[in-house]
Amino acid sequence: MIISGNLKTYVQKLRSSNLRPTKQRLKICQFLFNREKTFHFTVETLNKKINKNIGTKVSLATIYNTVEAFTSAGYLKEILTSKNKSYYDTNTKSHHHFYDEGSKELTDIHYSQIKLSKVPIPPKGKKIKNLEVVIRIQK
Amino acid sequence: MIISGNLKTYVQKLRSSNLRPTKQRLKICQFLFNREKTFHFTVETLNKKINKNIGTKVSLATIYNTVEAFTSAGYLKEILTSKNKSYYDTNTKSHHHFYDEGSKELTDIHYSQIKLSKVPIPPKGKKIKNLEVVIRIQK
DNA sequence: TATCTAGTTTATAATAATTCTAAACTAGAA
DNA sequence: TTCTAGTTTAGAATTATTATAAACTAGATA
Ligand SMILES: [Mn+2]
Ligand SMILES: [Mn+2]
Ligand SMILES: [Zn+2]
Ligand SMILES: [Zn+2]
Repeated sequence: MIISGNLKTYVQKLRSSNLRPTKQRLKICQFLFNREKTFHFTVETLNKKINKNIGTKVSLATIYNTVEAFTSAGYLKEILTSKNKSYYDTNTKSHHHFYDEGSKELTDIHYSQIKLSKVPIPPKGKKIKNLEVVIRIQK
Repeated sequence: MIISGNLKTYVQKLRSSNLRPTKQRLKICQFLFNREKTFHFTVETLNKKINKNIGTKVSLATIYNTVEAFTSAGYLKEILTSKNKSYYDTNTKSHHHFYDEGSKELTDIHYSQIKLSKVPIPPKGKKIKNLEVVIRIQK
């Protein structure tokens, strides 16, 4: 398999996620991180695209495991949209989304584009884990 | 089965949801709407509570169907929390929520308790369907 | 470089929530 | 009372995801 000049950064991402660099994982890294722009995906679409082109075959289980490991290591972010399918984002900065209920696609909203000027205090003993907004849109 | 004095309102809710008033559906109505305060539930908890006490047995399929019909008729609201389970709310007014990731419970936040002073314009041809915020909290 | 082993991959099974099916039942119009 | 479209139900099917366990491999060590 041909791995771009970013090999080192992939190995570093994998090692810091407690994963050995294998050819399956490097292929996933290349697909996820060898790009100009961040993007959103589901495991289903990732699996199809990873295994469409030639080269190393990657099982669905490995895709699930790697995505999960990258998510807990902070290299991917999980976005809650519909109840039936997990969406992930290679943009790990805090930001908001439009979710189009027709096309089922996510679009980034820069963090500064939504201003919450009033937010309630959480119940005592609890703290806010995350305050990212998903705005549902439709035709 | 004993149905409270709200029978007429249940029949009206059912009829306007294009459902005939059956004893199963009236039992569900009574459990959902014969209360002082609104509340949040999942199909799993609803099924357990409906079928715990004596009286008409209601199948899981009927519970799913009735909850779905009430949701599209606007008598229940679906709240998106986790990706694995649907949550519903008998409070159908527009409002926000805390979602406790530990206890997996929802708490209402009155609509006026969150102020969005800046909201982006949706992509052309699309409109905002709903802008209710779920704030994830934890210990 | 050969050996060894903990970590990895994979096909497949299991699980969990939800939806579908089709046969038996029933509300309510006639 | 009869009739039929709508309803209920048990169980099967579906879908996303997680678990299992046997075959493989990275990479540390001899
Ligand atoms: Mn579902
Ligand atoms: Mn799931
Ligand atoms: Zn994003
Ligand atoms: Zn609520």
